[in-house]
Amino acid sequence: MPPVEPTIARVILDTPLPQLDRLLDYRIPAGMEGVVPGVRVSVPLRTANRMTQGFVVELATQQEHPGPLSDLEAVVSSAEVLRPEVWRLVRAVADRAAGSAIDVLRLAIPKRQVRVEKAWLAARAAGRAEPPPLEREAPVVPGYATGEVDALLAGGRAALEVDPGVERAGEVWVGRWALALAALAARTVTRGASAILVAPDHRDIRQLEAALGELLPADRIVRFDAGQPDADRYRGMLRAMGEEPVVVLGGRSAVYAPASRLGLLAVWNDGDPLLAEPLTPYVHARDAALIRQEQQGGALVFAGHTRTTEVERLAELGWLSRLAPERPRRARVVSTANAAGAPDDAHARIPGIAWREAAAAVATGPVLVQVARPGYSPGLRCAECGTAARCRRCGGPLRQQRAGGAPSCLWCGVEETHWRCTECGSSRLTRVGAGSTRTAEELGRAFPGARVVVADGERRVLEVDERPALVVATRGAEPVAAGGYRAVLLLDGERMVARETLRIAEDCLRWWSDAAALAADGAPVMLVGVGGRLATALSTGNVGAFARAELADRRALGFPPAARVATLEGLPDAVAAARRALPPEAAVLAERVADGRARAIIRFDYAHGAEVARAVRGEIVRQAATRRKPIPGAARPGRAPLPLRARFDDPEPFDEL
DNA sequence: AGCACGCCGACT
DNA sequence: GTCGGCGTGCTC
Repeated sequence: MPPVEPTIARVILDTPLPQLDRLLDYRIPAGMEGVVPGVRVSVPLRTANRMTQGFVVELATQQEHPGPLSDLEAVVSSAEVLRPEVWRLVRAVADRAAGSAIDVLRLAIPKRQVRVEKAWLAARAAGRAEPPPLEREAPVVPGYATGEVDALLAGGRAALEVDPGVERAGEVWVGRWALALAALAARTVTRGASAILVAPDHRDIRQLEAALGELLPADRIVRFDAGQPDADRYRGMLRAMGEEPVVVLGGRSAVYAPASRLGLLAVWNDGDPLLAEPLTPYVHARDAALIRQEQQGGALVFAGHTRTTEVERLAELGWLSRLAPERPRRARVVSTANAAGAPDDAHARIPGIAWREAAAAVATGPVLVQVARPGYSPGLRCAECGTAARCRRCGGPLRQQRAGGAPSCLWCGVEETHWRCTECGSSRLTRVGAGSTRTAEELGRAFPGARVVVADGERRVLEVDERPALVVATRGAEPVAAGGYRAVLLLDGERMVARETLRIAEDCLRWWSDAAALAADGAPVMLVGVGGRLATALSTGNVGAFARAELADRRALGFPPAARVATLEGLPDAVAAARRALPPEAAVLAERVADGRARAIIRFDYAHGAEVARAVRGEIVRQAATRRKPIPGAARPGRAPLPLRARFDDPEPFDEL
């Protein structure tokens, strides 16, 4: 019997409509060539003159749709850009968060770049698309027992602890963590499988790239990252699709990179908020990685100087094992007495012992001073009555960007030259706290002749050399110092801890530990003004104990990640309808209505996640299909929001209540 | 989103 | 009797 030619193509359409988030059957017209899974096609929708693009997901010999089918219009390009493993991942990620697969697919497949694609197709036709065979020894992963490493790479899952400290990788200095992850990835590739390394920001990616450059030829390293120009990003995706194994390196969207033989999927620093996807359906890179590893196999690694409560939860469940260096290094944390009272000049803010350590260290090399906020004075108050100064236009807090400068609004940026207190009418302002600029100025006065470097969101500094300097940096913006910092001073701990968010303790420990990891081996790390379990966690370096205690607290309160949460937002009766559709295991924690939109926070157990997502999704589709008239009389801004939107695992659902 | 289908009021 | 109002529902 001759094989039956598939005559049906099942297509996912590129449209924002939740109702169309499923495969539609199309006939493959006789004579149309190149209809294979993964290619971009254009198809008619409803009326023959309306065209939509989509991707062929699968071929079939029999239609599923009971009615008559339309013909495919055209194959847009012969590049099979939607790989089966990516489709499976995208579908599951969307389902988990009650979202559309196409929204996730946009992260996986960047905007088409015709020239890049043509060049790649030509190279492939000429047999030049693949790198030459790799002839390298599998590198060892420095610091770890090779037996444990190989057990992991054989398909294990691990919460990976890493040593603090920096080392040289070619021309650049990188964290030891980057060497460890790069070696894991290179070991995977030399054994014939691809690796994906996901890191929160370009500074981390740069370190990984430098570390990988020492272990693999450039044609085995592929950047795939939303921060790249569109053409480079598209080229990266095409390169990752090859047969030869490569390391794919990028930010949160790199978890969606094509890789048919995936040997390692590693996520660095999963507590960093940059790994939380800001686009619908808002799925965190950590969750996407968990889904992908479960579907595709290979090793899964979550690595960090600290451990998130999410990873701790998975470790306690036994889903992740714990892997640490054989002889772990620890930062040398010097305990300091609490900071003195009025934080008005550098001397008063820094306890004596920390001052002496820093003074001694700055004679020999760079010293890191971590502060909480950029600018000069991060807070301004009325000098008479103490009321916080706020912007007259938008109510945002005022702060002073530079010494002697006019106050400006943190939110809208408007300068406020004629401020008057709303409470007492005074026009005198007083400064509260010190930002990076003011701290740098004060330290410059205290250490005359010392070189002062400021690194914050505006003044980006990636690295500093070995010469003596005071490097004042806001958290997360710390440059890597050649040879490591001779001392690290964590100055604004008290201010950081004072913020009231669910994850503040975890976040603080991560900010401090990441900075402490930039110290030279044996150099003192001083945490000013903070004691208690956070200080203990930093000085013992026991990341597991802290995460365990933190998770226990969340369990007691029923907060994430002990349970899952989702926020439902939309027209009040749409939200109410969604609430009614929920399974009984989902509890409504809070609900609020403000100017015509309602918002509800629901909580449910992990075991019921799929069921809750299915119920919410059903309601979203129903509402999108039926409900479309805007509220009568209400202003109609250009784009009306969907009547019902859901956000699962919102990182900070309780902040805005 | 668009666009057709469909079931009630004033028109040549 | 019909033209067309836009509420309702579908798109392979």
